[in-house]
Amino acid sequence: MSKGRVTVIDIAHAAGVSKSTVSLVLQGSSLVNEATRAKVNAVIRELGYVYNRGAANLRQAKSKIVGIVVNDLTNSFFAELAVGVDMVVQSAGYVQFLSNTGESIDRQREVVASMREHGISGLIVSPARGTEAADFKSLTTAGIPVVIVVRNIPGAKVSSLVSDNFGGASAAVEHLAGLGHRRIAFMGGFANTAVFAERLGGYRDALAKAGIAFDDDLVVATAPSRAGGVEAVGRAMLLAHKPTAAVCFNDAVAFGVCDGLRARRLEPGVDFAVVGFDDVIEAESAVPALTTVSVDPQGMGRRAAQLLLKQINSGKVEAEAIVSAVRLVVRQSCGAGLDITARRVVS
Amino acid sequence: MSKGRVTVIDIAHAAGVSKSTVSLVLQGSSLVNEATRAKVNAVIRELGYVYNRGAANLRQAKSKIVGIVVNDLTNSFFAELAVGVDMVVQSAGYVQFLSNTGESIDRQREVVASMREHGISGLIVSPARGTEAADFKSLTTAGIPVVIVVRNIPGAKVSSLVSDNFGGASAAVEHLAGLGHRRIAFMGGFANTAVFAERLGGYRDALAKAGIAFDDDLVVATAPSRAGGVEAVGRAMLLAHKPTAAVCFNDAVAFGVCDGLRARRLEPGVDFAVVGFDDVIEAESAVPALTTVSVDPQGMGRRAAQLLLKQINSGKVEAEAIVSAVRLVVRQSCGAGLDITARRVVS
DNA sequence: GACAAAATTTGGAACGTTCCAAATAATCGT
DNA sequence: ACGATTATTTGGAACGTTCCAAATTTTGTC
Repeated sequence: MSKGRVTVIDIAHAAGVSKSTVSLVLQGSSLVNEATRAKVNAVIRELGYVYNRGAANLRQAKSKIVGIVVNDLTNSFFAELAVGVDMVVQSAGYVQFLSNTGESIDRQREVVASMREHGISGLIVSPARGTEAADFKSLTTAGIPVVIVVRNIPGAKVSSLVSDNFGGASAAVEHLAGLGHRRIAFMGGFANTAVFAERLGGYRDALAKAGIAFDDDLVVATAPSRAGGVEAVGRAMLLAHKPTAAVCFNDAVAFGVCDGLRARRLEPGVDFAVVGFDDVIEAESAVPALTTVSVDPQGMGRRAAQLLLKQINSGKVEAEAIVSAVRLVVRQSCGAGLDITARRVVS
Repeated sequence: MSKGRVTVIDIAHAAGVSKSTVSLVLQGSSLVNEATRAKVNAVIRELGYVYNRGAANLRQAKSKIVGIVVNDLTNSFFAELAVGVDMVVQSAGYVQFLSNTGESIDRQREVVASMREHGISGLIVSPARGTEAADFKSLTTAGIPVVIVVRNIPGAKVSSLVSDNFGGASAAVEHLAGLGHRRIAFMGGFANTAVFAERLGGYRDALAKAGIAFDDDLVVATAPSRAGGVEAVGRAMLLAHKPTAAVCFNDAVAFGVCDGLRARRLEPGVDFAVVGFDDVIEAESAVPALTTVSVDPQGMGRRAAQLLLKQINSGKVEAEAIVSAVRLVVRQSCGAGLDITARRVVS
């Protein structure tokens, strides 16, 4: 009794009731008398009992654990996504297994398998590059709901939640064109990804609508990172007919572009307009504040978690593809309204 | 057989052996004959068996789960820390429960309790502000090792892994003094935290060693964020006797300081020297590249995980306080070696 | 071919919970 | 006070694994 952990039987014994009654109390059943409930709870506190969820969900196969795997936790976009998921998952009484794949498919396979062994009752995943639809087949056939976020996977029969990449890029271009720009570049991102294709699509569409001819030289694909942004602006400035503005694959690239511009003695927001994509936290406080397409990663995480929990609770795994609206947040890096509000943020 | 999940008994039956043998195969025991092992493994693959860890660690109380709770996953310092932990934990066959407290003590208590119910066999925690030593008492008395990282907690009888805050700040000041600076400010951070006290201590010590008088006006405490940095530089520039350099509480503050300087038409690294603390990923690629005290958060995460695993495996919970060495990485924001290497990074 | 030793396999009995069906206690109307 | 309800409580029997001790098979030796 003093050795080993204290179990439901120990407290049943100490409280003078049966283990069944204790179990009832534990799950807050209304069947149990108020007096005995109080008694049992008192003993529970006194003996320092800790509930053993492992044992519990051995019996009843619903586990209160969800898995979340992201491709790059180092990127604050995904970190915030994870925080959003954590919020709703936590307040629903669940707990999250989180793993980082670092874009490695093998790692992803491993962690998903491991999570499955641990009995997760749902999975949210921002898949590594090259993930195939088949990779989640075994989960879904086992009736475990899966929600894919951020990056869509072509033929997968699972729910997905992606942001409106087409619309966002389109809005960015439209805004720049409205400011009078005609040479608008598209910078950063790996060309063989779905997200890239969608954003580029929006870019081309808006260009066409604004009556601007598409110029292949103006799309310069690089790594979707700060370093990639520096590289992109370097390449673009080698052109005979240089751009005067850029919509960037994401905010990291946009920051890199700003760095690259400064290194060339060009001031972003004044000599060159740049707009990002994502609206990470630093976008607001950077100098100049970044005009960007806000996708609210934390909100996306929350929505993904809600979607997953809904599916877990309803028991039905019918796939649902939802695209999350985005909005253009204009700040200073695009050069709009320079005279009026430019200095407000730095005060 | 076709309904419900496939268990060890199913495959025992299908392979014509006993469940005990299957169990032996599962844990890679050397007691089992090579032929039967192959046979069993074949059946396992064929029937699509998935191991039930919940059931397993009901029997044997070692769980292959570690918990990690951080105070702010949105801060890339902690995100990288988590990634470091994940790496070693994952390759040791463990899986991590990760939760974010957002500096809320209540939340922290909840998640720690929840993790405990799930049977974690160890915990790594970067405690929320205001955490007390008693908060982990119940874990340690249950024989569950706890490693506190980043922020130390005064009287806690658990292992800790913090970086050499004193030494780092000291090295930063020493370097700036060596460059000829006499008015060196200490910017950012909440004054009532242990980390702040340690770094400020190093700052004062190095100042004294360099024969520079300490000036209370030059330490300006703000939020440890980018916005806080902007604020700090604003306040410092109001002084009659302005500083010419600053060591910042962390890199976020340092970036904010750079922003604030630019807003005042001062070029960081040229007109004013700034050095950060942490060496987050962006420090290297920013313009100007940030001179900073490198604490290698990912490496810290790895070390913390190793320490924890060591304690889990050895079974002994004797506390061990280790302080992780740091080193000053000089880049451009401090103005050192401007002529020689300044342009290399932006190429 | 018999015996010992080594190698391999195997039935239970746990582990800590939740269910179910059934038992018991309390309440009520008459 | 007596059935009839209704409110509470309660023993097993699972859940899927691992361990133990013991049983069985194989191998080796003379």
